[in-house]
Parts: sequence; structure tokens; C-alpha cells
Amino acid sequence: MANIRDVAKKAGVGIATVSRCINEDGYVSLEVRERIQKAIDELNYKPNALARAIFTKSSMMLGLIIPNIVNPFYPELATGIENRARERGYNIVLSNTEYSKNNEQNIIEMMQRHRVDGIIVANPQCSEEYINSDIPVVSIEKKISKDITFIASDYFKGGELVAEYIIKNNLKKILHIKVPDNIITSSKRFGGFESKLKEKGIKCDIIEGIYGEDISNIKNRLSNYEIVFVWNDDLAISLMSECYKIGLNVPDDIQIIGFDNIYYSSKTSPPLTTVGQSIQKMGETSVDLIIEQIENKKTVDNEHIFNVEFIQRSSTKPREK
Amino acid sequence: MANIRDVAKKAGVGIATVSRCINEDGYVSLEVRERIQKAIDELNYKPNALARAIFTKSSMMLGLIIPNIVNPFYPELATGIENRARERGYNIVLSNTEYSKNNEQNIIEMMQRHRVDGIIVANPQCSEEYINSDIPVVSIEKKISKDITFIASDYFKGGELVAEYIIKNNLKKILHIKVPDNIITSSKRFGGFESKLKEKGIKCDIIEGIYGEDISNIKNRLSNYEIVFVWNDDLAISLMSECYKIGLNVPDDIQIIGFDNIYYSSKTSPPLTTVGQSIQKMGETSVDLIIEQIENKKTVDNEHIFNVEFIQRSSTKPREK
DNA sequence: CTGAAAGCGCTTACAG
DNA sequence: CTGAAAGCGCTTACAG
Repeated sequence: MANIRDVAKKAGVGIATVSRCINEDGYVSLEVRERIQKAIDELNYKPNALARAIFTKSSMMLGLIIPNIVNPFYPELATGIENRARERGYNIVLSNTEYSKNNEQNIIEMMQRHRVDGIIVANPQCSEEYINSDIPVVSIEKKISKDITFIASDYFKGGELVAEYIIKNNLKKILHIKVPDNIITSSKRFGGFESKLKEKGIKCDIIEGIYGEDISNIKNRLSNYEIVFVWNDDLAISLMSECYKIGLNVPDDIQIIGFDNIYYSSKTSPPLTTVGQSIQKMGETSVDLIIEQIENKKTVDNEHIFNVEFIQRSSTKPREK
Repeated sequence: MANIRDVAKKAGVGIATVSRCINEDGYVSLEVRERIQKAIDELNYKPNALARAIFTKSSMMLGLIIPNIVNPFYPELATGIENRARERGYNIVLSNTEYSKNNEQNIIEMMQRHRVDGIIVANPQCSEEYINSDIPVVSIEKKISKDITFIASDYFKGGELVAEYIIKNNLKKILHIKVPDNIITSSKRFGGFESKLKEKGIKCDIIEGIYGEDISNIKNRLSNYEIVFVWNDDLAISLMSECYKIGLNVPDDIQIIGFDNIYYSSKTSPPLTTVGQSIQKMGETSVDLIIEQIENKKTVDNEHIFNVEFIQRSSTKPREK
């Protein structure tokens, strides 16, 4: 593959001039510019961004670490991130950890070696590795430390909104399927839900740690409940599927509420009532914040909590007023 | 950030020795190795993979271009690709084009500049850019040229399987929602479907070019049909949702068949009958084939067609025999 | 087994 | 406005 020297020779100029021309930096006479462009086209020359990065100390690459790529929450987040990054001239190196801490450590190491300009991580499992990193980090969903920029939705309020629905509709037999402890350590992620219910003296059963296929383990108990609040839409959709199989009608026999408002939650039968996060916007903001850190070399705002909204669809059935 | 010279100085050795030690290449005495390791740890030194790449002409990065990240088909494909790439020591630079040719051209250019070792592209819109690329390319879903390795499922057979179901069940009022022409140009993607039907003298209505929200435009006509074959699961799921809203029972009033077997197609109510592709396996194979080209600098097999299977779930209702 | 030197492809002062 | 030179952080023959 042609290099800058080949182009310079062909155009009959010095390599510094070619460099200036490519980077549109400093004056190059029109006539020379045309000669250089011609040489570039003829040689099919592509500037080596790696060589450039090593000098400018800026690779124009952002690392994106997500735990899982099947739950559409993360792809939607990634879309927001990728589009904004591209707008801003950055590229995304994507990795998913499959929720393995060991994978995550390897990925961080690799990204550091490749000199990404910043790392955006959703639901991090590691912490030391980010704290010790010389590279700026933005974390989504889970706070790593005071110094690391943190983005999340207002989970507390989300929980409250669901509790309010339950209270208003006078529902009594309640099941809450909680975030598995190994996924988000903060067990009070939906603290607003439990505290609001407790305020009114309402009890609810809680199951923790269920994920994916395990949902079928609880199907026998399902008919005991009027409503189930599930920690994310992905799992709520699995639960609806289970209800369909065992002949439990949603929402007549059992109501279901999820969390996230992923793309498919409006496409289930019935459409899923959920607490909506501004997924794409969170992604875009994470890019803006990491670039701010990269360019200014300092943290400005280091906590962004996004609002959530209760989205009433047909998997719940509010009492007529 | 520390560089190799800092480590060499601290360990009291030459930089060549540090390099050998890091790359486990050539002999370094145990005693020296320990001293170097200590210096690396103390300085928190991370070898600059960019500098290495520029010399070895191998960035250990693979470009992955997908058109869309919301249809779970592509994330699932990406998972297969990413996991296999990591196993083999490669990293993934991901970009999605949003089905825009212009985006795709920019992405290719950027990947070439970043000297990815190979590009895997799903459903390419460009062709010249790949043909002229010095970098190996593997294309999935759509063939670019004779010289570019191509991976796909046996769409023809998939179409035949669906036609066979229809014939066996003596269904007459059939609608086929076809691949939009702007997405896959090859209009005979499911040629097996139409030809098999024609063989038996069975007619079917065809709609082309519908995507996403537009599905609601055809809902008035839906009740005219006994069965709908939709070009992918993503759209089939939207269609089921539309049926639910207008009170059409699946499968009693209308049967629906999709294509892909994405993760959510088993979780709809009712679960979706579909033609299954080996999505993850296609991803893994694409990585193996691109690495083969990178390492041997030549194309070995340049066409891989994966088998498909008819997956009977509850959105169809076969006649009792 | 180990180090000095040349070179990978670029950019950036510094002269002219 | 343009070019020669030094240097970014690494690796690889080549000596020793």
C-alpha cells in the first residue's frame, strides 16, 4: 500500500506538504494541492491513521464495553453512541463482556493498548481497572467512583411510578422480580418501588437472581399474583411468553410491567406496559461527555440522571375511574 | 503514559530486550524478565498496539459493518463474530450504516485508514469500494463479486420450505411480504417460494418494499388472507402486533411465518413459526474465513451457504393428518 | 542472551 | 508557500 513518500515523489513535492494537504492544515497552493490530489487518487493512497495517532496522541477511537448484545437495550444504546460518535468524527471499538469480569479486564487492557481516546462502559463489573486508567471513562447504569462520570436513569423514580400504579389500582397480590445480584450489585436500584409500597403498608413478594430461561421455574406460582413488576423488558417479554404457554391471559389474569422500553416492548401481544428510559439520548450524552473530557482533559459534570416515564400499554388494565 | 524506553531504563536493559520480553519472542533470561515485569507493573506500562501495528503491518483489528443494529439478527450475528474474533486474538471495530450507502462509503474509508486487517460486511450496499480494497473482505447475505468470499443461508430452500408448508396444508389465500428492493437487490432471494407455488398452480399476492411502521398501511387487507409469509422475523413480529391490535387471532384467523429465527421470535405470543438461520455460526465462520485470508493472503473457499430449517411454532396451525 | 541502530508512516517546528 | 530533519513508540535484523 502506498505511503506518504510515494505520494510526495509522484507529485514532486516534499512529504510535509502532502501531510499539510491531507490534514488541511497550513497553506498549500491550489496548483500543488491539485497535483497531490491526483497522485493520491492514482496511487489509491489512504493515510495511515495509526501512524498519525501515535504522533498526535489521539486515535479518534472510542471503546464501548457492553455486557450483552442480545437484550436490545444495549444495541439501542450502542446506536445512540455510534451515531453521535460518528458525527463527532470518532469511531467505535465495540466489545461485549457476556457479563464476565475476566473478559472485561481483558477488553480494558486491549483498549488501553490500542490507545482508544476514551472508554464508555455500560453496567461495568470491574472498578479498579477503570479507576487506574489514564484514559477517560464514562460509566452507564452503575457508578464506579466519585471521579468517574456516571450516567443513568432515575431508577428510584421508575420504581415509584410502578408502585403508584399498583396503589391507585388497589392491587394486592404483587410479585417483584428483582435485578439479579450478580448483575447490578446495588440492590436498591428500584428502592422507590419497595419504599413507596411500604409507606402504604402494602406487601409484595420478591424473587431475586432470576435470569433468562429460569423464568419457567416460577411459572407454577404465577397464578397467585395479580401483577408482576419485572426488572427489565427483556425478561418481562419472556414472562409474557411463559404466561401465554400456560394459558394465563395478560392482562386479565395477570398484569405485567417491565422496565426500559426497548424496541420490542411495543410489539408484543399485548404491548408491554413499562417504564421508559431515554436510551438513545443516554448514549448520545455519554459520547458528548467523554469527548468533553478528552478535549478539555477535565471532568465537568460527573453525574447525569435521566428522567423516566410510565408508559401505559395493554399488559396492564387500569380500573375505570 | 510510560513508553518502552522508560521501562528499559527502569529495568536497566535495552529497549530491544523489553520488546522481546513483552512479545515472548526470543530468549530473555528469567532474572531479566522479572526485572522488566516489575518495571512494567510499577510504571503501569501498556505497550502501544498502534506503534506495533505500524511495524508489523497487522493491527489485529477487524472491521464489522452492519446495516442496522435494532433488528436483532445483526446483534446476534455480531455476537458470533465478536466472540470468535476475541478467541482468535482480534478486536472488532463496529459500524452500522443505517442502510445508507454514503455512510457505508465513509465507514470503509475510515476502516482502511485505521488499517483494519479485514472487513466483514453484512448486507453491503457498496461494491466498487470493496472490490478495490487492498484489505480482505468477507460479505454476508449479499454477494459482491466472484473474488470476494460470500456467506449466506440457503434462502432459496427457505422459501421452498414455506411453500411446502402451504401446499401441504392446502392454504389458498396467501400473502407474501417481500424483501424491500432497496435493501436486498436480488429480488429472487426467496425464489424458491414463488417457483414452488407456481409449480402447483397456486397464486399468491405480493407486497414489496414495506418496512417498519408501514406495516399498518396494509392492515385493512389482512383479513383477506389465511397465511402471510414475511421476509424477516423483525417485520413478522410487527405484523403480529398489528393483528393483535385489530383483533385478528393468530393463528386461528391468520397464520404468520417469518424468516431468521431471531431471539425474540420464540418469545412472542404466540411464538413465531419461522425459517431458522444459523446466525451465530455464520458469524463465526465469517471470522474464520477472513483470518484465513489475512494469514494466507489468498482466498480458499469463496462461497459458504448455510442450511436452513423450518421451525414450527404456534403462529401457524398445521392441519391434523 | 542482549544492545545499538535503522526503519515503519506519519506530524511538527524550524528554516528558507 | 514549501522542504529537510527530528521524533512519536515500537520491532527486527545485526553484531557482540
